Amino acid sequence: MENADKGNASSREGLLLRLGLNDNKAGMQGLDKEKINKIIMEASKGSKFYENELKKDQQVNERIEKILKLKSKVTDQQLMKAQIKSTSNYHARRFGVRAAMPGFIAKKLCPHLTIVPLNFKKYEEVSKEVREILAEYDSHFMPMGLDEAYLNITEYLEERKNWPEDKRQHFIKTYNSALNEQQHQQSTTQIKPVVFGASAEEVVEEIRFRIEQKTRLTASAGIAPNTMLAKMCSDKNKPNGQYRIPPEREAVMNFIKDLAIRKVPGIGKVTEKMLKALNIVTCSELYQQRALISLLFSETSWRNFLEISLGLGSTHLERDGERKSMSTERTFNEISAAEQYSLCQELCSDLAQDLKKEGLKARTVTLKLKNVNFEVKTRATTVMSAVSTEEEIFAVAKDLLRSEMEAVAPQPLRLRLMGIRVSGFLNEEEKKYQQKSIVNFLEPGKHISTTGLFPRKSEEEIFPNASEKESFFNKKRATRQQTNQAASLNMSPNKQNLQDMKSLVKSVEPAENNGAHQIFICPVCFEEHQDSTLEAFNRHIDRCLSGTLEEDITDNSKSWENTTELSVNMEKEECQKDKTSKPQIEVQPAEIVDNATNRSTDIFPKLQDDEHSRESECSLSSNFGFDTCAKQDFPSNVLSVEKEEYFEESSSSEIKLPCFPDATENKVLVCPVCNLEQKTTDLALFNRHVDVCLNKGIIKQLTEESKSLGILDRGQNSTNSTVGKKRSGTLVPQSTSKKAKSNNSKCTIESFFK
DNA sequence: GCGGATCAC
DNA sequence: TATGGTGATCCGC
Repeated sequence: MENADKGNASSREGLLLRLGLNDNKAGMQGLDKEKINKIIMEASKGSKFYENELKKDQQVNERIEKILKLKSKVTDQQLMKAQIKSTSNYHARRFGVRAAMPGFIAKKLCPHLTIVPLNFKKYEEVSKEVREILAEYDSHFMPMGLDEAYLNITEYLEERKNWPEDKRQHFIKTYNSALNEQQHQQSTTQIKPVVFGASAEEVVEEIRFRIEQKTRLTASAGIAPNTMLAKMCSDKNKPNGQYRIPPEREAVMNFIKDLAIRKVPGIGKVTEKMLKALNIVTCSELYQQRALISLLFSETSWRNFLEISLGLGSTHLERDGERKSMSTERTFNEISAAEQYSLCQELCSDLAQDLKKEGLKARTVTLKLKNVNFEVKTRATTVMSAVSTEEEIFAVAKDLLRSEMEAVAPQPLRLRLMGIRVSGFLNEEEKKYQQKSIVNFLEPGKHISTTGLFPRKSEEEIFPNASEKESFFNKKRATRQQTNQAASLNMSPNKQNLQDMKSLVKSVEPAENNGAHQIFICPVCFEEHQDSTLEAFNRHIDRCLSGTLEEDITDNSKSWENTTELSVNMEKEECQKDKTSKPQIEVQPAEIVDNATNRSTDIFPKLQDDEHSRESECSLSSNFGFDTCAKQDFPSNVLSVEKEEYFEESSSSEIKLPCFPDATENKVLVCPVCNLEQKTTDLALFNRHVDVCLNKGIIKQLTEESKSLGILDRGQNSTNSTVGKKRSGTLVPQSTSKKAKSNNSKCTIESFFK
């Protein structure tokens, strides 16, 4: 009974923390918190949001339990060793040197670096003026979000020391409420001079003064020896004030001492709660418990905690780091599957525009879904050929979405949010020399070496090994060159038809779970078959495969006899990663390993050792090499084949090719197998065609078998391993998610052709 | 690389 | 009344 009450009380407390009501919030002191909490609890009880918050809170509680369990197992000896390590290492490196090198502290820890975060509202409205002012003090100032900026005015201060008074003089424009904005701007009569000194404090006063004069918005600021402290300082005298921590150890520690850890940037409600469970609320408590912390948290975490407790932070403003990701997401009321697809496309379109603005190409596409219960899920695919256009992104995203739909089928996906994120951007070098796009390669009449940047080269020059190790694609490329002219004369498709086809395919896809009106598209000739029976459609494919395509296209309305049901179960290839052959990311720095053991000798870590372990940390974070396994999430089997061969060739000949943006736009694709121009620009459809071309023989064989054996059982896997190997995985459009793949190992030809 | 989670703004 | 969007990072796998 009592326990249950306690449980309720603590879960309630946790939730209130989640909902953002805690003692830290400014302005809450005078209010009856208990009353407000009660109202909020009552109001949100039972809502999906509330339920989800409870769930999340429960997860945090479980994490805490784990940590406490760990804590209970920590021995005194371990703690002692950790204490020595976490103290001596840091003090040796950060402070112990002080005696030997008096200048160290001032130089390394507390230089005359002044960082000023400014907090104002409606920053975007006045960003230009503001920005202009800030640039005068630090041309490299760093904007953080829309309403904050960090400045390093150290250099400026030096310069300003020698300034004459008139250079430090500004004028107060007294605001006359009788005048409107324009009159006020023009008014020059009501001005008083003010002179600001040369100290950091006075300079910051001046900045705030000028900002207020120009925008009539107040700003708060902090002056401190590093970014973390400066940020916390600026919170001290909000909304219109400033606070300074002098660049001295004592001053810093004094400020830090009783500071609640929640005030520290980077410590959020979850971290706060976890540390609170360890009886750590203030920064000095954090320092006191540093030994325990080092045993319970990860290397990066405890080092971070330790630096916080010592008031250490970044002392330089990093130049605008390169963007790592770009995303867009939308919240909405529940929508249908078809609407989800079109929303997905819309998001891709928005994203493509943003990517274009920054000239970026990304290799990873992530779909984010939040269901009506507020549960968030992300699904990602990384492709070899970077994406940037709406079509390219959508091609990946829609497969991810489809996988998720199929995972819950026949239930619909009940969503309240969808988002698309792209990441893994190509750097300039990669963009410049990006692998030539498959689309360009497949265009009729285009030579692989076509480029404006390099002189034209012959096939031999570019692929010196081609003759001795002639690849399939090289051969095909060569024959295509020869037959191209003739073929294009007869086979050139009508552009309008192309567009029609494309839009038709799009409109069909969202409705695929709805069996009412099915449109089959032949993967060989791309002819659409509306409302035709599966049997009739199968017959059509049979004919296409046996080469009687042209007649069929001219008369696809005639009824066929001798129906043959073709039901191929395609097993996706399980692209098993050999985990043992991968570099061990779990490798711990030597320092930690030392710490975890109970070695009783040599408990004093050497500074040198520590530095070494730091180095090894850095090397651990480097990326792994190219995964040579043709992944099933590669959007097309054709692409993967091209990729492998192309890499081989390009690396052996050291020829690098530029990228061709927007390659999918208005291009005619030529199948490298049958050498015929295809009626589609949709890569997915085109790839299917190539698949079918490549597997004609096998499919034929299967068809024959099914004829002789009777109809293949839909639910059974084909035992013909040839079909499932290597390329079949990508035949199935939803083969994107690693997790989904094993569950979705079967696919009928019916769904495949839809 | 992927997916979940946390955090800041 | 109903509970946002964007970007970064970390951890465990």
